[in-house]
Amino acid sequence: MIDLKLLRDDPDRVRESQRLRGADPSLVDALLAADDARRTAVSRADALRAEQKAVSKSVASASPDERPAVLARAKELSAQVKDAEAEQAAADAALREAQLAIPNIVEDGVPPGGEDDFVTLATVGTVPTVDAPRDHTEIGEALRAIDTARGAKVSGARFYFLTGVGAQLELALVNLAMEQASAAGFVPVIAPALVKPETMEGTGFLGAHASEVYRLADDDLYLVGTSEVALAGYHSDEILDREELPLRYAGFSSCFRREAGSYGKDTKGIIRVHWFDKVEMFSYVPAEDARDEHQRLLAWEREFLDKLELAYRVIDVAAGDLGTSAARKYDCEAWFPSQGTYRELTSTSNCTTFQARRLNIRTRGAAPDGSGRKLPSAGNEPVATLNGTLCAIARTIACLLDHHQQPDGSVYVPAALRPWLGGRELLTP
RNA sequence: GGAGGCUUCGCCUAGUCUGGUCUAUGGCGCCGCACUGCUAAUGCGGUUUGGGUUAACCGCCCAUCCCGGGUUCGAAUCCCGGAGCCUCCGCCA
Repeated sequence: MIDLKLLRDDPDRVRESQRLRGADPSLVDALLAADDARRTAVSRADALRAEQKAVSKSVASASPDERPAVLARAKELSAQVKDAEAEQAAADAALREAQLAIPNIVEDGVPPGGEDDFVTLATVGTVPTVDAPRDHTEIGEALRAIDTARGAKVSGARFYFLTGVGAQLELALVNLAMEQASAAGFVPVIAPALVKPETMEGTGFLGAHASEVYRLADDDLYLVGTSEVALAGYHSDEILDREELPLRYAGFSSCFRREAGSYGKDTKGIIRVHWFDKVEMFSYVPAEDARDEHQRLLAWEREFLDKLELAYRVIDVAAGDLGTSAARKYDCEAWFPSQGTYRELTSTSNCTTFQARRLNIRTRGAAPDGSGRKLPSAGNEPVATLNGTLCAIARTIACLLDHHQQPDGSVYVPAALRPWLGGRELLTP
């Protein structure tokens, strides 16, 4: 949810952000109205409660003569308080709904427009030239690394088995990613893939993208589409000491996506699947440090792609193509020779304080005089959260096979992966 | 899955039977000040969280005793529902 103080100070900024996203600017006015209504309801209820409290207290000390009158007044107030509290609850709910309807405020500098209006920030490496390239499905079958036919037999479309060297590749990538993350100071985490509704909602995945998410109705749990969900929920309802920030986690988990509305896209192979494993970076930082952290996450993503010796480009995703929680998003897209194009491999989003507000993750403000007194000016403030893919395994394997295919049908193994693949420089059928 | 116990403002804890003086006790930790010629001791003060009032502060007001309902003029306390934790039994990688 967005900052209500900022909304009051500068509603035009929020309206402009809505326009950039192609969202409805009038939702901003609805939110302002809901906030006003809630304030009114709260102050009315507060005043009534104060009066009722005083009268109730006087019941016990009232003389027998006065008592009936006092009691009558107390009962009257009690009924009024009940009404006022019902109104307040309704106003609270309305405000929350209005808040959830508005996505994060777009960062300054984000390109306007939609999916095709990204700006390319960098192009790295040399695009390999391959005559008559085969796609990763073909190569994966030849290597007996990927079995989509049996994936479909057992689980349905968009499922796969990784076998033999395919399975080894997954473990190699996980190891390489975790090794890099640890070296950079991330805490390695194995995160749950099932989460409660409030965790899912807090990360912003139950809004516009609710249809993308698997839900277990019998248990009221959701399957995560990314371990970002669990890593964001990890510190929910906590107050973090400022000295312990930044907190950085590298989460490994399975990810599940319904891929509703992507019929016909990437139907072959393991580029777009219902289930894959992923190593995700997640940072909690002070709000003012979010932009810098975003650049750091991007740098770590690039470092990983460099280790895989892939040609890729970095794009600045346009406002209309941002997720609900993101203020800005950079994607790294690697070259797929068989498709003759760049395809997204990793993605990093700056969610500023948007997720933290929903999940109630704050940092303690220190009193300027160090007295430990509570000072509003030094009050607790939401942190910023950021996430970035380090390695989405299935898609990365697809890219490696495609990108590093050789004329003789073998696949080149980047040096960084060899320690986990028995030192092999080439994968051969 | 069955039975029982527990959940209080960082941690521990008093209070719950017998509803109002709970505006929640004490200890630990932490912060500040004072003092002592040494980061120890002692003393004093402060220390849940959210919201409101204020230019800001001080102060004051409302809510908050796991969560949600209910009874009552009044609930940490009584009733109902739920969650989490613990113990025992059963089952199980």
